[in-house]
Amino acid sequence: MLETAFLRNHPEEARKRLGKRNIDVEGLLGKAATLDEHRRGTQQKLDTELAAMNEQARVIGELMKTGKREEAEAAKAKTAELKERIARLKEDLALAEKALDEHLWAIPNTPQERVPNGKTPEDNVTVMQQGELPQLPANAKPHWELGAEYGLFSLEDGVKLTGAGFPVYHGQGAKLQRALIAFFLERAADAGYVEVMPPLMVNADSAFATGQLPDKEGQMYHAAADDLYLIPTAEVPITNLFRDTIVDAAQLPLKRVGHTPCFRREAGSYGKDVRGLNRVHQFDKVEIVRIEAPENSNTALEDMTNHVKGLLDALELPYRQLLLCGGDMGFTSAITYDMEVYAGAQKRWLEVSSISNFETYQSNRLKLRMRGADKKVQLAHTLNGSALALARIVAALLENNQGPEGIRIPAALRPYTGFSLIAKK
RNA sequence: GGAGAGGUGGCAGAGCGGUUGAAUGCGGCGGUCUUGAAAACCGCUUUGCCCGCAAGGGCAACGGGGGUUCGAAUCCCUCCCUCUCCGCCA
Repeated sequence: MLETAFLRNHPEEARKRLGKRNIDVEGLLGKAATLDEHRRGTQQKLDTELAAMNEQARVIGELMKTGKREEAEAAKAKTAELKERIARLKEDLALAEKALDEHLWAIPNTPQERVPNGKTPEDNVTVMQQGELPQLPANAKPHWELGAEYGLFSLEDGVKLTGAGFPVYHGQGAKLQRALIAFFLERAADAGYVEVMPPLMVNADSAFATGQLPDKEGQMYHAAADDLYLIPTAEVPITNLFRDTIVDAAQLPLKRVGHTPCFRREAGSYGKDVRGLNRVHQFDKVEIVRIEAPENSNTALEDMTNHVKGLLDALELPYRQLLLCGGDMGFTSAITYDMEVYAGAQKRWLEVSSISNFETYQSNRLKLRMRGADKKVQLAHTLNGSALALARIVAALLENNQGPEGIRIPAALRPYTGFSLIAKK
């Protein structure tokens, strides 16, 4: 969430930056200012009363010690009224804090200056595009047909086991998954990311700190008996590793990578966007996370983006980089690049990575701070990006590399798959 | 799942109703000494919020929450977690 100090001290900047989003900026900021003022006022009153009470207790303590029982009892009698006022103010403060926090949670992160204005995906800016779009014959098959034909994965099997949107991978299809994961992890390790294998379920505190709660509650699977959430991305457990910590600035950046399955309810989505592996409830993803000093976070964002481009180059997939507009950006992000690959048979772009700088929006909830050379403590910046999301990569690989003899595996992946072709049966 | 023990500052470890945000040791930072280093000695060493230009001041926090009391790290309730033993088990 946004920092009250920032809203208080830089209202113009907050207004300007939030203006890129499709929201009622004036209403949200006005209310935030009112609630903040009320909270501070209430705390001031409470603190004053508490100071008076502490003084009384000190005096009574002295009297008791020196054996002046009578005077002590008299002093005690006078504290009743104070006590009552304090109790009332405490309630007021709790309510004021709750109201302010809940309101703050409802305000999204402030987009950076360079984020384009806009409301829909049409307003996103294509930063660059790389690779030739494949010229496939007219009878080229979409990946779901290829998956069935070559026995690589089955959505039907998943329906039997679980429900719609839970693919089961078979044979070379399963091995291709494993190869991609290993390849991505290896490349991340080479780039200095330390591998993490986290739990796939997190508690509410974790889900809250990275911003999945309260606003995306319905998007996560929830194990009610234990009140745990299946992670929608490794971002959640990995970033939460640093919750409630103060890191030494000299140790930054902290670079982590993790592979996990990701679980998403995707409530309300249907239609042709969800055919095959385009949108499923469980998919594998390798995620990179960085904790950075504020002055370095934007450089880190570019570095992460270049890392992802390197992966896509190696996979020989045509891709493009989008700079998301204010209206299409995630709630918690200050700037986001989406990477999309072209799936030749579907003739459409599929999002395979989303790379974001959250600045202090997450770290404020995480209480993730850094101590600089000057000993001062301040919030660190968090970033993360997919590197990469599997199911859609597989979709594009299958479609683009289909040929008369089968499906060709890009050279970079062959050491991991152990085969260079998924041959026709 | 059952029984017992316990959760205090970066770590170890006191405190068990009255200037205790917290003894002591280690670690860390600064200084004296030294050609340099070590040792020794001296000082400093949590975080959040609020008021203030600042200096400074106030409030809160001893696993979380609630209660008793003029006053709680210290007493009571409750939840969570850790450890030991038993049971179960990939």
